[in-house]
Amino acid sequence: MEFTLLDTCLDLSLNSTTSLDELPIKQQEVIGLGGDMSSNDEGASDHLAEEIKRLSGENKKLREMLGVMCDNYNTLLRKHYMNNCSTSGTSRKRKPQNSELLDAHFHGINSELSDKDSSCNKSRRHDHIQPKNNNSTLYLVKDGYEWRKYGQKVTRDNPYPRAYFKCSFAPTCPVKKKVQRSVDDKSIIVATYEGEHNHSKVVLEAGEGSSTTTTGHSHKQPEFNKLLIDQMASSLTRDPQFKAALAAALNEKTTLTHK
DNA sequence: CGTGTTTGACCAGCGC
DNA sequence: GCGCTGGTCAAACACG
Repeated sequence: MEFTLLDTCLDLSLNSTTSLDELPIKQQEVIGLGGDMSSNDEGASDHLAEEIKRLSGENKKLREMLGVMCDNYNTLLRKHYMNNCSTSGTSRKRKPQNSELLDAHFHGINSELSDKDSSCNKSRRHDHIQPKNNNSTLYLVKDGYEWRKYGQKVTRDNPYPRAYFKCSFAPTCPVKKKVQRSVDDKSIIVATYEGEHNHSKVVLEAGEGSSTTTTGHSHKQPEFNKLLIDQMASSLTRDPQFKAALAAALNEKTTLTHK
């Protein structure tokens, strides 16, 4: 997750730079900016030059502010990432020996799917999970429940071991989960749920959790990225100063482009 | 020392 | 009955 946050921020900073440079503005709008340029009104010309100078300065300020904002954001995210690394990286849990799933830490995934099939007493479904890292030794699967591994088996039709989990949040909860790598695409983890939870979900924060806590990579990336971008965008658009500065920057950009 | 994980052993179901 | 396979158990082990 932390990598994604950093990547997202870098992307945002890049995009914000490029958007200022590459926004398409029609030429007639630029011409219309300062009034009738065909006139020989010296006063108006001076006024325009002054206006351009002022907008140029504002644009420069805006770029600096944007840069500082992205830097601060990056710093904040790196701090958050380092904190998570320091807490999870000191784990002395046993490392995997001869199985790709031995070191897998599963919190379940696709929480929205966990509530499906709740009408039947013995439900069954398959979740396809894309692990974040391809070295395949570390997964984080979140579905809002706590799971306890009680067995592992290599099945005949799949060279990858199948792990068996029980819901450990409630002792009486009958739900079980089987997790195994897809035989077709080893980058896909297939989780099969059986039964229905008789308790509510366990809310886990990023980097937090039971003893199966890992180094992260927990959120579904596209949704999380979108949320992050939306939040940043909305916070920026709510700022009237930012709006004014952005308008000024656009004006300046169009002026410079068509000089 | 408590808790969770690993992994070999055991059990049940199924096909022959 | 026998062998194969998937699912579960539980002792040993690792870790905090």
